[in-house]
Amino acid sequence: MALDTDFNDKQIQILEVAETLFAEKGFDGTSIRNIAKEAKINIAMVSYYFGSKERLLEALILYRTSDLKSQLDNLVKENLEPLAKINKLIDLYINRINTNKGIYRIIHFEFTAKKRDNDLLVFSELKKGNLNSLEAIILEGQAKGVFRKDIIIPLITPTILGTFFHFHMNRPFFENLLNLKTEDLYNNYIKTILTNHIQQIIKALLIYES
Amino acid sequence: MALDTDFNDKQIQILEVAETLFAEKGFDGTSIRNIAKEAKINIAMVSYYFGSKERLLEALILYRTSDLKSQLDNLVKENLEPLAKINKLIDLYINRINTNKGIYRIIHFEFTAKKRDNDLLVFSELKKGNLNSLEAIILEGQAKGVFRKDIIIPLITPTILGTFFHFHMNRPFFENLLNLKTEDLYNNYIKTILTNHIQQIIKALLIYES
DNA sequence: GTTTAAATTAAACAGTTGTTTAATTTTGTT
DNA sequence: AACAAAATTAAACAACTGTTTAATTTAAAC
Repeated sequence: MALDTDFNDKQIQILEVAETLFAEKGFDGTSIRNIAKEAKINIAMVSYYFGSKERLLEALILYRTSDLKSQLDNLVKENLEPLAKINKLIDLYINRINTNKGIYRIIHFEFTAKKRDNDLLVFSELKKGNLNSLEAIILEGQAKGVFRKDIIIPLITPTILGTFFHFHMNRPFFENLLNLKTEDLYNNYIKTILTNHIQQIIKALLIYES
Repeated sequence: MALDTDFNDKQIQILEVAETLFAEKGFDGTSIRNIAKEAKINIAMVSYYFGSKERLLEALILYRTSDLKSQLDNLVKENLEPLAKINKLIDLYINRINTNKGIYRIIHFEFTAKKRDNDLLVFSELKKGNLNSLEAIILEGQAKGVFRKDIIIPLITPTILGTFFHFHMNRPFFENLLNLKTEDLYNNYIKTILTNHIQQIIKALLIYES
């Protein structure tokens, strides 16, 4: 049992402050003293509870991503048309990431650089699991004759998540360009127009002839 | 003349070392002493030539992105079918980013966080310029009756760049998944299959009925 | 060859960094 | 109430941070 998912109240308090600060200022840009001050705890508590700053990050990733797998597993089993299932998967991804902006920003920033290839293990397993769920749905659609046979499945996820992330990472630019002044307007644009844009793209990729 | 694009040999030497290190370890993760040691210069030279670490980053962005605009302007003027022009634009983007991995990784990491909204000006102008070029091509295609009329132009770029970036930022994962063991294999996959995937997607978005 | 400007250096600056220590307080158990 | 375990604290640790200083070397101009 190398990994533990149950944290006590104090640990959760620290994790959530760390999430906010890491997302705002990056892992290297956030000091343990920043976290301690914001969480109103002593600076030694981070080492006491998590061992080190690095392991605090690992705990945070675990804390926030541990239930995604079951969500996807349930979706695959649902009784839906393949395309409807894909659309729901896109919706699930975007909703999930959009309501957990902090942690996914951190993952995106900290786990993509070359430096962290050791602890990538837990995280890489998550990605593989996600890919398997997607593959199951697509194979089902191909068996039913609804989807094309020449789909490059590993490139679907980069299109879904990449489009969303690029939009979100350039939020100030698009807020200005599309007049999304409030949080609500921004979130609504993502839930309707951007989600629809991505669903339309993936549909075209899965169904239409080239 | 607030901005200057001509740097001397020493400055370029510093800029290129900084590019490598910022890309590898991030801006906050790289110290001036790291840069000085790698570039075999005294640590005071960075302040001497660029004023500060922050302004070194600005200089680096400028140094690497200053000629993109003219490349796009030329493309828009070319005598090509609208779809061929779009495909060439996608090719240009991917090739450019793929051969300048370092700086685009830095831009992606450092200029998307909330913290840097001041100096975003130069950079935001670049994005607007890019968007205008894209818009010009699409309007031309719509005028010729080749493209659909209901295209949401600002969402095209996130799909092109987002797909590529998400693939590239998860390089270790896809290297493993798709057996792209060497640099050549990886680059070749991007230039052929990934580029084609993106072109196919954008084509579907611009042409096919929903 | 002398003078002036530019380039380079080592050293010091005042802060901040993550982590550990040892002492103290709080909590839970008998 | 007495004890043991867990939680919390302030202080110190050595190492590193970006930047500035003043002295020295190199190069250019005359």
